[in-house]
Amino acid sequence: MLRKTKQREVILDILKESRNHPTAEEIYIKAKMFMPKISLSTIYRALKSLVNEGKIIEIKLQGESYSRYDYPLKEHQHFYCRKCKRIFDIDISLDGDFELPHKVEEFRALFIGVCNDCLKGGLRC
Amino acid sequence: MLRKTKQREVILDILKESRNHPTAEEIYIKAKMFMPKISLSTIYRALKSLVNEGKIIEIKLQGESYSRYDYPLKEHQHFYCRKCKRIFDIDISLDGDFELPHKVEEFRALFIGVCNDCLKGGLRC
DNA sequence: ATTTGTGCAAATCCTTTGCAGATAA
DNA sequence: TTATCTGCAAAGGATTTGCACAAAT
Repeated sequence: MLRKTKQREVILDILKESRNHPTAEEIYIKAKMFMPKISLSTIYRALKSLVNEGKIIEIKLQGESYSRYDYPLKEHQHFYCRKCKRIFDIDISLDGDFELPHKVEEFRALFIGVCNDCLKGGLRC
Repeated sequence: MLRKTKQREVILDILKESRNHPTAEEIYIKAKMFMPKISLSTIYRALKSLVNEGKIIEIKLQGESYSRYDYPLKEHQHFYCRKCKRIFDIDISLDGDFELPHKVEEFRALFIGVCNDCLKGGLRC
């Protein structure tokens, strides 16, 4: 079974506190602050096992070649801004069942467009 | 501007006729039947430009390391079967606007679960 | 004529793996 | 103890790029 290690704890903590869907590389940088000797492969291994356990989700966007990761505190969906490339959490629930001819275990929605910040002038993007 | 070439025509035609969300590699194999000398990099370049034009979409799944491509005849969403790994087209419309605080230009939904075929015995999966 | 696209091979980028030592149970 | 995890370096696989030639406008 899965063991409890400092590395995995640090990585999960970083994800719990990040609300910006970091990449493996970004998690690596942050993790190094707490554990300077941690390696990128440990990050990748931890992320993979966390995804397999279902504790975090992997987000892949059209056009981006790397994965992003998210610790979903509560069920939510995503909005991707074409301009500033940020991902926003969207708090909607799709309770209206869609009656698919399959057994649905999970639902992922991605809205794509231009975020509010960019719309009104792109001040901070 | 974008020029009209035989290679791009062949690739788009293959996508139009494929209802199984092929990878670049799979498109390459098919394209070689029509153009034996076509190269993989041409496939990638064509796919990228078609995605940029908005003519096709790129689908990336959690866990899969390559992209799949889809020519969306009509707006539809996707269902991914964990067992047989197939992607099914789902014909639902999300007309109920969600009133997001952003300008939504596009919507992508992915349902994940076990498909009907696999549920009843996995005969053909 | 000039600009964009293609094929080839080599390069790049993100991610995974092999291995020997370290650590958790 | 012993099975799993880590760090390092090296490998891997999917995608991209440089270049000279070919094709489109």
